[in-house]
Amino acid sequence: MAVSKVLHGKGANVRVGAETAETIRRVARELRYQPNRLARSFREQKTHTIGLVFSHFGRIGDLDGYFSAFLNGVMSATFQSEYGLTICPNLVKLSNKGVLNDGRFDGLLWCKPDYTVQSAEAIGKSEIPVVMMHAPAGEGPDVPRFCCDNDLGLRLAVDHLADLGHRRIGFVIDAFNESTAEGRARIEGYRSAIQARGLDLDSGQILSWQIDRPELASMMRSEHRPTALITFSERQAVTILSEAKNLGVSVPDDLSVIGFDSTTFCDTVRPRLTAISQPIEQMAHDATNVLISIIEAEQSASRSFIYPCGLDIRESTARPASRC
Amino acid sequence: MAVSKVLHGKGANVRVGAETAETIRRVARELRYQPNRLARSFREQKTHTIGLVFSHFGRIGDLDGYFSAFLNGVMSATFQSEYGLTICPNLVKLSNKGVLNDGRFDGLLWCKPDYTVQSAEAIGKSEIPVVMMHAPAGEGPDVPRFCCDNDLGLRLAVDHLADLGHRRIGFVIDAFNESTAEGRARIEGYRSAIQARGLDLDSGQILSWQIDRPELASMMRSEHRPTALITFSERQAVTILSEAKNLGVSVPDDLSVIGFDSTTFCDTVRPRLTAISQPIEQMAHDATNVLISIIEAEQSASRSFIYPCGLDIRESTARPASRC
DNA sequence: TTGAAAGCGCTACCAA
DNA sequence: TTGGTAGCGCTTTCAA
Repeated sequence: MAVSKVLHGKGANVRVGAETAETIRRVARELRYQPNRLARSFREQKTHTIGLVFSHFGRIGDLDGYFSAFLNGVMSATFQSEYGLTICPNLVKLSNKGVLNDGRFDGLLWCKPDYTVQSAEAIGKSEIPVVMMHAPAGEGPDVPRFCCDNDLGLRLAVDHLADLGHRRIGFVIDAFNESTAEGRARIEGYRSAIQARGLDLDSGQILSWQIDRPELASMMRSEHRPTALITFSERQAVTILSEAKNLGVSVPDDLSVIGFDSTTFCDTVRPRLTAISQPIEQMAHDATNVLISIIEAEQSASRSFIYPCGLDIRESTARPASRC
Repeated sequence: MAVSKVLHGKGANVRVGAETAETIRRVARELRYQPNRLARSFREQKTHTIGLVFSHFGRIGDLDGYFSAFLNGVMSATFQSEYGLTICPNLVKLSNKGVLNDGRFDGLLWCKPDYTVQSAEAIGKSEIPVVMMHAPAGEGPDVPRFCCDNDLGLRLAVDHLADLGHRRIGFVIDAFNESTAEGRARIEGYRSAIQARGLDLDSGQILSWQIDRPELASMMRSEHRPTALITFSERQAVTILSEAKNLGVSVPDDLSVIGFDSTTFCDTVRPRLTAISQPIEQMAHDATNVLISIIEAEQSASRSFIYPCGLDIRESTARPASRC
């Protein structure tokens, strides 16, 4: 029966007579024989499956189109290469214990924006290849990383607002993202863009904002309130939009708003949301392909892939009201 | 070393001394021992992973929010139960050969709307549990099936249009979906709704429509052209909207349009799209939970789960122009 | 060209 | 309470 496998799988130096081969094929068909991929994976220590480590577990996002675009990119790559894609919660737990590989995956696409000291170490010394998304160059594990050009994105946004005449531009980020690498990169990008335009950094304060408890009211009452806000995410921008409506603050007349990630969702809100764009699908596609090529080459690689941002101007930005 | 496993996994009737146990734990920590889940799965013939069989492989959809909602539902269930979710292309190939189980999955969520004779047979006699989405009661394999109430959805749409004064209402479906079970169910629902309102079925003809080659122009030129169209999907509705714009046909003044699936995307198009809704996320969540409970109970079950449709009236429907 | 055996890491079972 | 052994289905290697 060893011969059977040779025939069905790939035989190395094993040769089989034509007649025997035919018999084997026939019997296999009659028995509706189906090779067990789990056993094969076990034996070969190769599962042809990529693990997706994501933080939005149980919820990939209602409001924004981020995850759709992301998955489109990943899947177009995995399916071409005939790799399976597994979305799995346990890996996060594992990584917090300092271990990543549990045998199920040939490689990992790490999309969790926050990583602890333990998980960073686990990623760095992982036996299976890991590629990180949303990881700016610099700090963090020494693996291939994909990120948009946050500096460029923030500069485009600040320039757009400054060109419109805004002087006091705030940046909004929630407490969670403030602690992520990309969060810090965006804050830094915001700071340098503001300074490059000779704007006052103090008046455009950075708000640490709990999504469920927006402080727009108190901010709008303050003397030197910002006339424009740039947010870390689409979702925050939308929270601001609806909160502004509650408070009777008119967007964009009283307040301009720019979001981050420019998906179709930006067209569903009123006013339509001006937003910084990044090529999410392309990034996900490329990252997956890089991961797969590392797996197949069985060699490591480490590089930062930076993608340009754009600015999609819609309806939520305008000249500041004259009284401001 | 057999004892080691007993400690780390779950021991049945095996007892271990406290001292030995402590030693084992310590050594395991020192060696950074990580149980191999692949081996465990192989041994136990249980992977704690669900396979997702989907047709939109390589592309989960740009325009519609269907897949996002669907995955939200599936993932909220899998993550609660600590199941992995694998999106895998090979299963479709397998099913066409009449086999489904290749050892990797404990159960299958079948979301492919079209199934061949072979795959239907494979689903029916599968050794692992299968739950089907978008499968109306009636024909097809004898497994639990989840579907919206297409009759109700079409009735709501037809009633809405008839109430507005429309007499000639067409139903649009593409060649592919026409051959799916749900496609036929919607056509049937459309037919009975039209007849229930005493409308002429012949004038409201069913268009078999290639998405890439819309025939709206010739349809609009015909004598008894429909004043309203109901489409099988969101996507088709949007194609019609843009085609109508090209032709100078005004929606909703010259033509009312109703889509199927009412996601946020309906708000992004102009005019905003009136659409039949179904609780996609809830259905996906429930279907996944049913699948998991069958897996864990290790018993089969077969039932049809029907979910009500709604109608979200937006801007693409209005009274027919008086000249019609 | 064919057959036989070993072993991937794990768990279950039976003996001591 | 412990240790030993068998075997999940597959591939690889070596012997006939």
